[in-house]
Amino acid sequence: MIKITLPDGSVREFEQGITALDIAKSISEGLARNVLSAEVNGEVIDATRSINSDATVKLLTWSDSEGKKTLWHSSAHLLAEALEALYPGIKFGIGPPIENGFYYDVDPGGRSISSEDLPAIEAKMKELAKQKNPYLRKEMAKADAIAYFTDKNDEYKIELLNDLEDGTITFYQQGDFVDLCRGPHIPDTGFIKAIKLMNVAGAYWRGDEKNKQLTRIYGITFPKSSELTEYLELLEEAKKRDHRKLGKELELFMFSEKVGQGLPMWLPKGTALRERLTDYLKKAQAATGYVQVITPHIAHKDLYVTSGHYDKYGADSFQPIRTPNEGEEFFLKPMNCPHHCEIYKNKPHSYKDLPIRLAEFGTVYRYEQSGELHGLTRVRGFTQDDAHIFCRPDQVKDEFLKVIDLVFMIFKALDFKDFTAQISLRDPENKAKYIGSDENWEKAESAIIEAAQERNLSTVIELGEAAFYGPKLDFMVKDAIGRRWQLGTIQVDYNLPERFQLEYMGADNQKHRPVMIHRAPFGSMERFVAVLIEHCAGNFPLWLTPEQAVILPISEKYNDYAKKVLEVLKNYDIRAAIDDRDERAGKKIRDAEISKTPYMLIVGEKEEQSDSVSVRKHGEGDLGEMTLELFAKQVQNEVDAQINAN
RNA sequence: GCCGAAGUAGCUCAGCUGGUAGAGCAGCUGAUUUGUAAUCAGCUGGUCGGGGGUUCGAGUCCCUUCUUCGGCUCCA
Repeated sequence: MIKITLPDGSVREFEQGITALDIAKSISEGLARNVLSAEVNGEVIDATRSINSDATVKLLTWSDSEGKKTLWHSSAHLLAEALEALYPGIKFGIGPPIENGFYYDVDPGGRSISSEDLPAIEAKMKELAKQKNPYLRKEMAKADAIAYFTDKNDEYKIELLNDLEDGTITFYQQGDFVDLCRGPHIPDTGFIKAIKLMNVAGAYWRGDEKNKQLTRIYGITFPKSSELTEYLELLEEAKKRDHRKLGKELELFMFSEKVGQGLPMWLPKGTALRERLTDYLKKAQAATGYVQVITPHIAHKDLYVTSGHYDKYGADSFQPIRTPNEGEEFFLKPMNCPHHCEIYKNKPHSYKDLPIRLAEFGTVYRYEQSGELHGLTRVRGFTQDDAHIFCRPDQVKDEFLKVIDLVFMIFKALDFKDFTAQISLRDPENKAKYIGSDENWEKAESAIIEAAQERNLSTVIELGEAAFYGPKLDFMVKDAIGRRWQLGTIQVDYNLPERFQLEYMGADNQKHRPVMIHRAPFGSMERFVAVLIEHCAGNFPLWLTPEQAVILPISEKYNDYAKKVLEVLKNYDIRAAIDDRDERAGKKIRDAEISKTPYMLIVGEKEEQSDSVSVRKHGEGDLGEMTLELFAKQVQNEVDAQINAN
């Protein structure tokens, strides 16, 4: 008999060789039907593998992320089985579980697999799933494994095998399909109840663009068909919120082939929104010791030779602009920091001056690969809400605290309630690849961690993710439908102060090198607005929305009163417009609802007589009649509450 | 940049196997003077992304180029 410790701390005795599935059965049949895999002494294994000694066992189901992974990984095998049945001789790369589902990279030989083929493959998978074929684990010597795939002519699997250490290789078989695999897998294919193949795409073998491009088939599966329905609904919702679609519908921004790809143009409404964000941040920054600067859009090549960016990115940049007579080279600026370093150098600094915080809404241009461009989130010209803080090493923590506070304030005003920070530190195994002294790194890394702790920021620490020039903290927000986005960033930089020979005079009358901190709470205005649009589905917070109210006169007769209402609202700093088209109220209301205007003010005879408006709120409906003054005050209160949401 | 898909009116889309373009909305004009998600009628609007080719004839077939979309690779 062996002792099995369960997560609740209870210990039960079982026969040696028991499986996790048996343990589940001993608890309840229902549980047994839901067990996908098991964590035994910290290792995730098949629920059908025997356990031969005392162990701590956690049964993994759909509610565990490891359980999901098991189902999806097994689903990838099921996909492969279906493909092999439909496309004999097809070769397989890898087929892992991913964040939402799984994929399999395949080489269909001379054939091609397109999205039109997916329904047939899906049907085959469903057919195979119904057979409830068990996933059987087999062990094989490496040489035999290579022989097996040589026989099958699958060079990809052979390559994978060659990279494995000698010894025993594990295989899994379900139905007629055998795959090289570490596992674990679900007990049988019958656990896969709902299947959806999403799309096909090209993917390089082993992620290397020099390698052959394979066909990647994405899919997702669920243990309950209702979950698939929910998932597809979420995708629909995401589609509705797509900032590219809403940006067009709400007339926020546009692209033009003539202007160039990846170069957004902000329409009047989008500009109004963006400027409001900019003003908000400028005010907040002015209050926390930043000074604004403005630098040109191009700079001499020498600036980037000094900064080191020329060597690193010169070839991948927009090509230089040359002066006609001298032939000097100028680059469109890809970042603002080198300019700001020059501003810092404009005069000598005392330790007493520090920190110096130079802020600029700087528009930068980067040559992104054409296939990379995506709406406002990935563009070739964008404006960073940039600032560079030049400070002493002992001031890093305090500066981080201040930036974190600033970011908190912004997130609250924009209704981002769920956010975390990722702190990227250097790889302790490979300190040589980073610039800057050990002492400074340690100081900065602990300063960042302490600052995050002091502000109760939930953080994930990633070792080895730091840039070569310094550690950083990135903010990740979760939007209204649960997607994660990376927005603001705070980065320590030891490189540029060195390269630009930045200095300050210390209390010891010696020259010292300042630390530079790059920070951008929004990241870029473009990306931020894109995320904001998707977060609020185009229903912007009242303080930010381009038009807060629209006045809808019932008929032409009340246009004059509508104008009076507009004047009063203006005096209250409320952004409004009149819809004086020759249309019925129903039509005007419909259009205002579609344009997501927060308040509709219907004015007719009774309103005119009592200096009032009938208020309808977007998405909610009729709020009834109220005096104009009362409405204006309510709007003001709502705006104040949003901006000062603390 | 690479693989795959797509590009028809301002927007959303139809146009079977080639026979010289169509709807709804928007816009304009007129009628209507309207009370909480579409008043009616008429009209305008497209060198079918660009260029080349095949053909008696191309939105439709072929080549090329640009852009967009889904991925891959990349992201100072």
